[in-house]
Formats: sequence, C-alpha cells, structure tokens
Amino acid sequence: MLQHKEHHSIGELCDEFSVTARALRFYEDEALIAPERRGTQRLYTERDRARLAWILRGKRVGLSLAEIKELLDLYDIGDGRRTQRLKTVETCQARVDSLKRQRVDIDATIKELEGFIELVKAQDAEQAIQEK
Amino acid sequence: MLQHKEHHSIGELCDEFSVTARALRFYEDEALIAPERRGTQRLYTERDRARLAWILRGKRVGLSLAEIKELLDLYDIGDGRRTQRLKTVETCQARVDSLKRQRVDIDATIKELEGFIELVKAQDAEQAIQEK
DNA sequence: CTTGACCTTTACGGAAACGTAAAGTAGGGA
DNA sequence: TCCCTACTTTACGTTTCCGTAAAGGTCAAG
Repeated sequence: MLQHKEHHSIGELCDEFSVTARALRFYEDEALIAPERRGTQRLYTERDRARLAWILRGKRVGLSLAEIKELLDLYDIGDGRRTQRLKTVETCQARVDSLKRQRVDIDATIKELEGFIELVKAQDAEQAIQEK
Repeated sequence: MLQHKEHHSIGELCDEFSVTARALRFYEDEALIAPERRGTQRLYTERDRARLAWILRGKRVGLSLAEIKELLDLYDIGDGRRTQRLKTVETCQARVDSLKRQRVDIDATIKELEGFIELVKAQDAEQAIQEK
C-alpha cells in the first residue's frame, strides 16, 4: 500500500495549511491533536493531518476550539456504550441544526449585500448619465 | 402612517434581541449604533433597531464588529462619489465571496456530521442485535 | 567545527467582545 | 416623601486564540 508519506513535520503542515507552528502547538496544548514524537520533534501522521483539516474547517464555520475538541472527542469515542452514543448523536445533531441556522443567516446576508451592491451600481449608472 | 412605536428603550431592545444592555452600550462606544438621547436615556429608533438586527446577524455569520461597522458605514455613505462607490462595491463583493466560501465549509461540515451520526446509529443498531 | 535551517519550551503580551462590580440618577407609584 | 425599578457612567476583569520574543537543542552541509 503506497502511502503518501507516513509522517509530516510541523513545518510541512504549516505550509500545507497556512498556519503557524505556534498555532499547531497551541492545538496540541489544548489536546486537539497529539502527534507522536521522535525525541523532541513532532511527527504528524495522516490521522493528525485529517484532524487538523477538521479543526481548521471548524474554525472557519465559527466553532470555538472547545467545541471542535468536543466533536473530535466524540469521533474518537464512537464505540462507547449506548448512553454515550446517544449523547454523541444528540450533540452532533445540535451542531448540525445550529449550522443550518447559520446557513440561513449567511444566505440572508449574501442576499442583502448583493441587493445593496446592485443599488450602488444603479446610483453609479444614474450619475454617469447626469454627467454626460 | 401607523408606526409600531417611534422609540424603544434599551431594555426593550434587550428583551427583543436577547442581548445585554452592556452589549448595546458597547456597540455604541464602537460607533455601530448612535441612539438619540432624552436627557441621559437612550432612545432607539426603528433605524437603530434595523441596524442592531444587522449587527447581530453579522455576528452570527462570524463577522467581527469592525467588519460589521465597515459594512454599515458603507450603507450610510451610499451616495459618495464614484471612487467611493467603487470601493463600496468591491468591499461588499469581497464579503459576499467570503460568505459563499463559508457556506461551502458549512455544507461540508454538516455532511460530515450527518454521516457520522448515521455511523453511530448503525453501531447502535448492531449492538442492539448482539444483545438480543 | 561552525553555520544555518528547523525545531523545542517557557512565558509574557494583546486584541476582541463583552461581564461585572460600584456608585450614582431619574421618574413613577404608595 | 420614600422607595422601587430602570437607567446611567466608570473602570477593572475575563476568556479565547494565538503573536512574539527569549533562549536554546539537533542535524546536515560546507
């Protein structure tokens, strides 16, 4: 099985995802990622890489690191007992609902901004005529 | 013309929008709203109310107060000269593009979470069978 | 062996968006 | 008149998410 590369250095991930090493170490402090070590160096596996992608996307959609951690933990535990799983499903569902509401807000904001853009463009055209 | 009510007190807006008075005063400090005064009391007009709604929605979609202020200012200025308007359109368009990308992230996150929910539910069903 | 690139930890700093305590004012009801 | 409620300002405190030195370890190249 041809893997892309078993391990990535911190610098490689920084380049790939455009984040600072400081941020990655911070995420590690906050227990969002836990790369292995070769001596003192961090070795990021594909799994860590995937988690990082998750983290960054979570951030972009407005989740706090704490919220992201909670969801990542749920992913990990996946195989707990039933009550655990029930709670997992509930938490995830709540987030999904929240994200859907957020999407409504985003759509509304886009619409409003685009409407405003058209209005300004119209004003512009009007002035262009008057200046003829 | 039957208006809903010419002026609102700070408490009324707090109740209506579920924000604290502290927040509203903060927005005022940051020049996002500028309610009139009757003596020392703040009087919020319908316009202020609309702006507040805008602010809160902006927040929900992840805009910073500074970004929100910039957009609100653009709304106000609407009637500047051409270069002004050009910049206005550009800024708004940039925000629209950013929001659209954000929506893509949201959709991806929703999809992933929903997939995970299904997976957990499936695990749950499996265990239910084994426990028979 | 020294240089340079890349990595490490520790720790203080800082913006954003308010919370919260303190202390005072304004107006209406009993 | 007294009191209660809603409002006010001032100002320091808090949380989140890192930035930014400071001070040094590691390892390959020259």
